[in-house]
Amino acid sequence: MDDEKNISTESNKKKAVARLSGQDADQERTQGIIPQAGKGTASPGSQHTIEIGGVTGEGFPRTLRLLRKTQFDLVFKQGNRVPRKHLLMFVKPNTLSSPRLGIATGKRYGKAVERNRAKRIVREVFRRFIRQHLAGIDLVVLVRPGRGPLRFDNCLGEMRSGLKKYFKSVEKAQSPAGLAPDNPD
RNA sequence: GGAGCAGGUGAGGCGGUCGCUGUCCGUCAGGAUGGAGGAAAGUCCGGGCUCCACAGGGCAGGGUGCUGGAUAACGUCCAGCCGGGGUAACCCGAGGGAUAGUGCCACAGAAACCAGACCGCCAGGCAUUGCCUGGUAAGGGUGAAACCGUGGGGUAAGAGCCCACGGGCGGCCAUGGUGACAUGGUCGUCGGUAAACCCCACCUGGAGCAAGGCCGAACAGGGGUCAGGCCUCGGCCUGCGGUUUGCCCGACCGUACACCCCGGGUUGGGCCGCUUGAGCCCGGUGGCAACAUCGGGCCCAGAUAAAUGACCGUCACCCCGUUUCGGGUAACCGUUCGGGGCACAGAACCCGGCUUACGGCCUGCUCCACCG
RNA sequence: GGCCCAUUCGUCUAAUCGGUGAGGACGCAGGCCUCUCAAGCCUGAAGAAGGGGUUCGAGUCCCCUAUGGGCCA
Repeated sequence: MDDEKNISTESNKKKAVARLSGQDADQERTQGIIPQAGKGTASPGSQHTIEIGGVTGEGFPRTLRLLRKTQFDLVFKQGNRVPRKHLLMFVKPNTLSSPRLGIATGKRYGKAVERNRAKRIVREVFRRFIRQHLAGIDLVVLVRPGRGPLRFDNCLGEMRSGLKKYFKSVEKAQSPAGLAPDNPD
């Protein structure tokens, strides 16, 4: 719950974007789930001061990205698939205190300009609105081809709802004591 | 008003918040500064650079193809010649050789490249309205293309058989031009196709920065000598295999068992290659020009799941209208409001080109038509 | 990033050098047969990725573009 204080200070700027304020309820619910996924939440306040400023602010340094093909493959193979309309998300818990993002746009999605634009949109959504509420998960966002161009507000909504669905399914799988581990799909 | 050519600009400008990446400084808080294109694209050519191969010679293969120049080089560019298109400005052209040879020219047609006569025409014979022999490319018909075309002479009928004019191709000569070629004369000749094989001239080793080098980690193997025969013990001959990055000659190397010696390959790990270069800007000189040269100034992206962005405000521009007001008979013009749009497209070793994609705006030159 | 290859009816594929209705199989449509359907038999429709050039004539030769696929260490 210490996370919430940090976020409230950060999100003063965010309130300039009046359209998105209605989703606060969603944010609080996701925050409640996060400590289960990440183990390094025991002393988050002290960690923020120790770590680089990029982690606490809205930055997007290399520590928040997936940088190797092996890391991508692991998430594709072991992560939970969360399909949305324009996106296909793969989510997998990691042992770090911060989330990591990887973006994949296949050649079928479009030409280089369109692929770059889609990656930038996903990155900006993650950087400004998503990553503050997550802790130790690896997230791969695959932009699906043939669904039309990706827009900023679409992307934000789909990533929020997708993560909500993921955490709900994880909660359900943990509370009945491993009754249905293969269920969350 | 319409059209042709050449060039420029181009995430439209400004501001705010947050963010990415290279370099430099740093008291490790941070700060300063640089950060996509004319096509970065397609990968169609040409180079630089790197590795591999290479005694030498021959053949094959590939490419280019009017002339002269430019260039590091080119299939590019500039200036011209010739042919074709357009009223014109101008545009297009793989544009050497068909007399070195070979092949092909379907169907149709008698015949498709140099020989031949289907209907005709003419002569002769048989014979009685047809047949045979010979001559004939003027006429018919076919075709993309038929012994160059028109007229005259000539003839049994005809034919470059002869003459006049004209057309194409080739040789030789003269003049002009560096040359392609042009003009004139003379002689010969008269289908096309070389983006068919080919001939001629010139060029051409192969791969590509995922080239290649260094380091680290993990994994296990890799290399050298030695065949048989002869013999003066150093060489020769023979067999088999390999290399000579297409093939041949030639050259070189290897060859069972066994012995001896230590390095070797692999990989989306790191570093180097990696950004100062046939570089850009300004001015002078030479040249019709492409371009060259001299002087001064400048440093201008180097990522690696891959930076150069996201959102908001505002101002321009364009389009649409059940929008406001004003003017006007009207088309419409100005103004206000609302909505939408603002191209093609993203460096990956670097250059020179070509090709393709591209909304809008601007500049210059030129042609045609109309009016004054 | 670089280097290569291919594209023929709806689908899978043929045709030697350029030559005149581009062939076959499955599928589709119609008919015959059958009480009906299937099978079988007969008939038919439907095709050169796009643009330009060479040629009398291009699926074939040459150039450009588009699309699809493969390889590298």
